[in-house]
Amino acid sequence: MATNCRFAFATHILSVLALHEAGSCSSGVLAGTVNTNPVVIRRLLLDLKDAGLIEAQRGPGGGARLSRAPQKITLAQIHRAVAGEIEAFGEHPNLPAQCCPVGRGIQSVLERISRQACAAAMQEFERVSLADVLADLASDNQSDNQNEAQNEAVISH
Amino acid sequence: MATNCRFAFATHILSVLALHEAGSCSSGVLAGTVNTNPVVIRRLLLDLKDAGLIEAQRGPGGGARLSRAPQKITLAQIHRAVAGEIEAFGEHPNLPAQCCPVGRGIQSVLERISRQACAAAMQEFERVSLADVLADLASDNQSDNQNEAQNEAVISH
DNA sequence: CGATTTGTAATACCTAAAGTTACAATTTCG
DNA sequence: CGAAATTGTAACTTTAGGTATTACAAATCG
Repeated sequence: MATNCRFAFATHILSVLALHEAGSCSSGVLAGTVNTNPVVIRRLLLDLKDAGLIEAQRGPGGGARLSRAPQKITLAQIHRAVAGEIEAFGEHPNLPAQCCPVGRGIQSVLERISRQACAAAMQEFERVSLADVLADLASDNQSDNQNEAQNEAVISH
Repeated sequence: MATNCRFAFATHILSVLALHEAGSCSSGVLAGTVNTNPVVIRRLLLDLKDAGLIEAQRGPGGGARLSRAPQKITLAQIHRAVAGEIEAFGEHPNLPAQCCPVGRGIQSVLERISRQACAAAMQEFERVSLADVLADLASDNQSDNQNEAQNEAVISH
């Protein structure tokens, strides 16, 4: 599929902000943990701000912070904020031959079906909150601290 | 999302083959209706052949034909054949900072959630057969031949 | 044999996205 | 006030992935 990485970056950023309950995080710090350029982060933060998920402040000690509790942020909201609605599973780049009955109608047929598939995917994101992501992160880290061999067994099967 | 167009092209090709019940279609003819290069088509045909959806013959009068009825081909099969399983809704291109609790775990968490979303989308494709696509194409063409104004009313609401 | 068509490799081209650089605008604090 | 820190934003470069193209070998048919 290879959607762009904005969704992954944004979820990452918001998770970090959620853990920094007190105080703000600068784009530089966030870029460090995501491992990318601060401007890439700032562009995402703008979109997240437009969506009302964060607030940003300039100047020393500034940065971004969550504008609501992680329980009240869904992955669907994040996706819509930074990557838009999921739109299509493959489209014709060029206009098909209109003299062919298939070429004439295939685009609208595929668009219709594709929209259903996208909606189904989005619904899954609707069901997951940022708090759920944080819980998953916490349990992953916990199991990291435990028996490594046991951990590998879980991963390998 | 912007998945590659292989899925759209493949569905287009198979629809054309389904309408050509008697005889084969050459990659040249198929390329004409899709509006792309014959080699692009041939590469798709190879994948569709590997998946057992079509058969191909070389030489004069050769080409491709469906190897089973359109009712027995699902869009999910087509997608798997030419674009693989839907894999991810956005990934980190670079390794996140492993010293950060979020950076350490976010990739596996997102992968897990993304897999669910992909499965949901794939399930939609599982429910649609090539015969359904042909039926949609037929009804689209029929309404094209009827009152245009009425048609617009249907589309706009 | 000669024409037609698939199979396949190699490469060119194109596009969208990420990354980068640069700088103006804003805010804080000594 | 003035320096430092930080966001906001534009412009540009780089990169990666995918489609399109060219070329030709392999197979098939008459």
